[in-house]
Amino acid sequence: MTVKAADDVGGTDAVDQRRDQMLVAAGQLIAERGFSETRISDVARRAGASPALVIYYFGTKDSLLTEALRYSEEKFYTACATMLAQTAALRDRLEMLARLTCAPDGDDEIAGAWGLWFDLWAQAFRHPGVAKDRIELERRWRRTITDVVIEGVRKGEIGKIDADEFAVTWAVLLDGLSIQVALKDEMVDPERAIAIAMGFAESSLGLPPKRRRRQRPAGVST
Amino acid sequence: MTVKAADDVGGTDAVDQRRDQMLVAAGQLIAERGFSETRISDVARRAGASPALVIYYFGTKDSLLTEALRYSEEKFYTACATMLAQTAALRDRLEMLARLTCAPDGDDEIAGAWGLWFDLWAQAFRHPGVAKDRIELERRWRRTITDVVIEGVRKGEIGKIDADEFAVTWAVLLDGLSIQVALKDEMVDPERAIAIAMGFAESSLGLPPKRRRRQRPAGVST
DNA sequence: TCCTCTTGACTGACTGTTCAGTCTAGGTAG
DNA sequence: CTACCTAGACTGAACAGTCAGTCAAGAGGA
Repeated sequence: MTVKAADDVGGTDAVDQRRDQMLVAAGQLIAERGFSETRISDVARRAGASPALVIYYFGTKDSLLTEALRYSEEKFYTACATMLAQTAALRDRLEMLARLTCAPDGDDEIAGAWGLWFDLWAQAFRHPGVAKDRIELERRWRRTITDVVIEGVRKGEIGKIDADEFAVTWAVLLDGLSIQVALKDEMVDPERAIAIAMGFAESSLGLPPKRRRRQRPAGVST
Repeated sequence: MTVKAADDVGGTDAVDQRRDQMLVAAGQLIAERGFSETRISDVARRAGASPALVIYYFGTKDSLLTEALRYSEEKFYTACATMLAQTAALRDRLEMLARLTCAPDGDDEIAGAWGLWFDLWAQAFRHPGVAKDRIELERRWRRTITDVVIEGVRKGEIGKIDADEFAVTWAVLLDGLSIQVALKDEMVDPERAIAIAMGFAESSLGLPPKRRRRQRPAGVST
């Protein structure tokens, strides 16, 4: 409700911290069990609070979970942006994006986001409000890719190209790959997923291949 | 209520019919509302039966929904196989697969399967049993693509190529595209999705691009 | 005192599942 | 043909558990 006056300089309000704890907890739970299998009491327990407090903060279960979805995806894209800022070469940047998307789970908060995506899609499919958010997220994601490509063109790493067209297709491809990886498909493990993504990027952008791989790029000649 | 009319054929009796009704109803409901928002009483109502009867047939809600998922996906692939059998040219067959996947909804049972996919993925992600089924389905789907390509090679429509590699990548691409279409993405409508899929197929397989058909006022040509 | 944060104890509604029994078709004995 | 019988399909009603959300009250700072 009322966002408490944020003049408490020392650090983030304890209140905001509380909120974030709940959001994080909710995000984890959703990823693990699924949107509708997540109980507010679970979230409360993991956040070290009482169920009543969760309701006190978010009013309703649905808005808690919806916000948690937003929060988590937000965090993912933020992480992307951060890592992107630390890398310069076009190829490395693309591979970083691919690796982040098809991450061999494990690490921190980012991974396990797969479960979140499935639920995000399912929710977006049926609830207009969530759909709006997803569109916005997708837009930003594509812009990220577009910017990376344009930067590559600007620096002369590759020739001029329709970056938007590439972004749309590559984003779609990454979605598909991440599904298979998340579902532990027998044919598509993380490494192969990244190889496929990079192979496509190479042939679409005219990017020189990383190393001699026996994979033969089809179509566009290198 | 009094749905049972025919009973002649000894083989599949009214009982199997009843079962199928329930499975179909469950499939629809899952697609509409989602897996866990589907109540057995809903399924019962739509199938014209009592909730108790549904349990009588399937034992538990979970097994009902799981079977319904299987049943529906099975039907989708069957439909694919059937349509494939009526088309010869490689390009047409691929486009048919793409169109079926990214179908502009509308028609009968097949469409709306999007909602099913989202839930299938979500379930497969968390339940090993469903995951096994999905793997099997995916395998069959890829084999379908592979067979189509191999047939095209055999008939000399395209040169020799690694059909399995293509199948994996193309299937992944179609998954990604279907997501965007299902979610009514602003950048990827059904037609563009199909264009992307076919574009990729063309450059990967060395398929000659579609005959230049300028924008023709889409006839009612079935 | 007043306000914000916090909680345990409830509750009202929902829903999967069970149960005890009804109905119908088909078989069989008389 | 009739009367009885059995098995399986089917149901309404009740049970039992779950869970989101409410409430009144307490703690603690300003």
